[in-house]
Amino acid sequence: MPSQLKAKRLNRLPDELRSELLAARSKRGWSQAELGKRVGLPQTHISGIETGKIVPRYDTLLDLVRVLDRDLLVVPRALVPVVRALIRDHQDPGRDLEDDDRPLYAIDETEAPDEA
Amino acid sequence: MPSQLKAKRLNRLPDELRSELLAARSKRGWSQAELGKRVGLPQTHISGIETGKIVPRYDTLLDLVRVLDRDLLVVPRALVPVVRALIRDHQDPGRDLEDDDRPLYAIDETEAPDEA
DNA sequence: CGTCGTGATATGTTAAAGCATATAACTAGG
DNA sequence: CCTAGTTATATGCTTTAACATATCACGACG
Repeated sequence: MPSQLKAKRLNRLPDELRSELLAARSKRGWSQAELGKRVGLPQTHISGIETGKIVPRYDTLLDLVRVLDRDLLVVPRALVPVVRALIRDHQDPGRDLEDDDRPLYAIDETEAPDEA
Repeated sequence: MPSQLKAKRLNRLPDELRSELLAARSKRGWSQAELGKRVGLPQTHISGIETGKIVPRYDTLLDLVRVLDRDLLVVPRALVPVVRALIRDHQDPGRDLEDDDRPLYAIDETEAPDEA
């Protein structure tokens, strides 16, 4: 085996993506069945995707992230770090701020404001 | 038919995405066969994807955009406009800037710097 | 005109997503 | 203990992405 050649295609969704899907779902208190109903997939399929046993099609994943108030964007490699930083900061604002600098809005929500 | 209910799942890639793939490929002078070889797909498959006859799996699309120096990111809905603007500006810097505000780097490239 | 490079189409096969259904494992709550 | 809700697994079927191969249409170029 040429060892380094190939290695291509994933066999599972990136862990990061899977756990984000799971987190977003449970944050709104949805069961797999509920999420499935909203997106038109059986519960067993959601389970398969979340546990990494299924790599969904692009359109399927798009439906999923959209129901969870997200989108799937093609980003130029050069911008990836910037966008990632943006997202990090958006999801956890005031990470390196003083306590009294924390935004006042909805910190008691089950889900973040953009998730409501 | 309930008319408005459902309407879900796409049957083709969004035109925007397809044309971006095509543009990125031809900008580097790659034939469908060349792109296919780099990502491990036959030319006919690339054709099918580009013409919207095939909706690829997530992992397949990821391979494609990565070979084209892009990435596929899950973005919170609230950030989508910002990210889109970032991308627009990155691909066409100095669009609504004064001439002397234009960045100095590589504006004469056939492709943007990140494409080289 | 023929040839070559490119892209689109067609046929057939294999693997896997998508779908339905049933059920086991586990976790509360009664 | 029993029940209900949730998640994971298993079986079987349908659809389709993925792969291989051949071919046609088109344009450029000699």
